[in-house]
Amino acid sequence: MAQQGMKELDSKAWRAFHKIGSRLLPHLGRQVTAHSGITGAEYVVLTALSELPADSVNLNRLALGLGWETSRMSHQITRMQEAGLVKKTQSDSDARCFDVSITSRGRKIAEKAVPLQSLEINHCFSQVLTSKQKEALIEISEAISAHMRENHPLNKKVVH
Amino acid sequence: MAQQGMKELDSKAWRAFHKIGSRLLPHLGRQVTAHSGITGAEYVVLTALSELPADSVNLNRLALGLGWETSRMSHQITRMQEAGLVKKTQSDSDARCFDVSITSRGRKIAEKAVPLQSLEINHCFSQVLTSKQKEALIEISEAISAHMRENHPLNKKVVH
DNA sequence: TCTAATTACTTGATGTGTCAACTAATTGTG
DNA sequence: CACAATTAGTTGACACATCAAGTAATTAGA
Repeated sequence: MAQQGMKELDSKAWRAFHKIGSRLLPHLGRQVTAHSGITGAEYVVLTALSELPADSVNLNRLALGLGWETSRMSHQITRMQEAGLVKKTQSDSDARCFDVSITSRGRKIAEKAVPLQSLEINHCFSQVLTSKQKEALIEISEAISAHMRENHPLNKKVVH
Repeated sequence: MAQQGMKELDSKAWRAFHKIGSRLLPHLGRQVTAHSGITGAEYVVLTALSELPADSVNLNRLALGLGWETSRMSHQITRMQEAGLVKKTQSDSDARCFDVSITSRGRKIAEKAVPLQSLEINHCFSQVLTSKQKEALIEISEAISAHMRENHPLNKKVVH
């Protein structure tokens, strides 16, 4: 087994990461649903849209900004439009493109959800970690992200 | 907005965590699928089963061990049984219980997948972090987990 | 200008998580 | 023993993520 060759520290660190990685985010998703009636994915999209400088974004750009695939965003926006949370309009200049914007209903929900979610993040993340640990996390994230960026499906170049 | 009250470090640390938390695990899931033809969830269950001291476990115990809900495990085992990766047999002593075990086909697949996945974890996790960072992660995970344990849905006590 | 490539997005299939509601077996209590 | 409570697991509905394949608009190149 390759895991025999894996150093003890490596495997403990990996299990540690796997544990929080697979529990904390889902937990927070459930919390938003419980306190605000929207799903985790809806929360992510609504906050992204409400923090926009302009009042709409191109669908693909929104996806890129969140690190999502176009297809995923397309499905998500379809559902959210049906739920009346966002609006999608075809671009004038380029008929392939769609501009996505938040509805007033979506904005109202987001405005209530954000502070509650911040409380929740404080409660199970910010308040349980020391400043040193937070700084370490920032560096860890940068190290991992920088490395993943190179082989990410979204960044792959086609050889032709 | 509550985020105005959130300290800069807190929000940077949270974004850092969110980034790796939402990218690394899914990335590794895609990798297993690419190199071994099984899904991330199947990989998790197969390795859990193959590392067992006995050759079968109670379904619920398996779920507990992985921090999954019973329902989730039930669905997953149903699919994996259909795929011929696991076997489910009713317990003799308690007719409500089911024992889950890995099939020889499942074991063969797991034995090939594990070392490849270890390589992958080395590549995008172990090799990009320093020992200090790994130690920090272990502490961070313990701090967050210890705190979450108390309010986890799986741990909730019914008031009667 | 014609055509090939690219871009933007959609669609359908499949697997994955979660929740609520349910069935059936077992245990506890009077 | 009877019957309520608990435990083990199932089921169906729905949201989500990923992949492969598709359509239509735009751009680039000969």
